[in-house]
Amino acid sequence: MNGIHNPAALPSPPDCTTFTEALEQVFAFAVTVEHYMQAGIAARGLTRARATVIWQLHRHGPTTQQQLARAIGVTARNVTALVDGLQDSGFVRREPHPSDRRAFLVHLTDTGRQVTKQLAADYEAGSQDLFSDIPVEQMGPFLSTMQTLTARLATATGPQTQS
Amino acid sequence: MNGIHNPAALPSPPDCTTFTEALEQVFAFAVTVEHYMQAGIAARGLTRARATVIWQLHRHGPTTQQQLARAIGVTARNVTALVDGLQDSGFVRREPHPSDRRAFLVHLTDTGRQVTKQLAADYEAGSQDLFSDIPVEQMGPFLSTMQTLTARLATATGPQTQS
DNA sequence: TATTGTTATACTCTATAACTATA
DNA sequence: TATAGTTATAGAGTATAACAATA
Repeated sequence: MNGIHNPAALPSPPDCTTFTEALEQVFAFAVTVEHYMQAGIAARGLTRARATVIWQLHRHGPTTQQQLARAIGVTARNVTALVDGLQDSGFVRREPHPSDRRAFLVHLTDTGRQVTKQLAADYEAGSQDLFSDIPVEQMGPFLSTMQTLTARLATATGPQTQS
Repeated sequence: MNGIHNPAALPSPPDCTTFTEALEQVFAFAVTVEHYMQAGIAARGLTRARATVIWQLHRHGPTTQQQLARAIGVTARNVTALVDGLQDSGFVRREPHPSDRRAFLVHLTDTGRQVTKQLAADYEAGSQDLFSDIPVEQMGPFLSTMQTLTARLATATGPQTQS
């Protein structure tokens, strides 16, 4: 088993009234979503940190390790380790930077690209199962509120590294 | 810095239409919420895993390590380590089980109880800031939809350990 | 024989600090 | 002098497996 973050270990959702109860429900939701993300990632032979790297490469193309570190929000040292791991698994390769001989460009391999596509397909299928029978009149306001809360929480937590 | 789980490293939220985009927004929300949880926990000198242990003890009272392991969803070996850490920090203590000489009961110390209360107070204050100016007509449906999604995701991910 | 908790070992993710090669 | 990436070291969380003491 991987991950202590057990929704059942969080307060259970009564018939919500107070702000605190609402926040507890939000926490339980977040933990459950994380489990879901994690399960998909693990099913494709990735860890969360490595999946973040691969996803970043998928979105932005070949990237130096420094750029990866800044985008992902970890130290350069950790990027070395993550790229090492992904290289051993055959998902990425380092190539010399064309103009800066100190740096590498990290590329997705064909295998890496495949895994990215599979993950995306997994989640697309999952999103169908999740949302397809929820009425649009319900989804719109839900997503809108969620975005508001996302923005507020991000502000409250403090600025995150930008991609 | 602690945590690669950077919302900015996830796809940005356009004006939602597709299910996939909705799921991406849900992911971004979950990651942001996790950051928020984590920040509060770290501010009180705890890690996430240890906070889960403390919260469990707070809710259910003195507990054997086996019970903790099952409730939290980690192996007994890890509970040993977590309780060791919490004991070193003075948040919990082991006491002999009254009727089973193999087992310990893990208790919150006064310090542990204090930290639990502080965390709860932190999040209660946070929930005010988050929700207080969101109209009830909006909150009700939001929480309701969120609960539906939580249940579905939990089912899709597979059963979790029960507390 | 089964359960509780431990020691032993290993892997991943995280961090700082010091170092090399290059800019 | 500053930057890109590495090695060195350390701590936390996770896992399996083997073992002691007790049920």
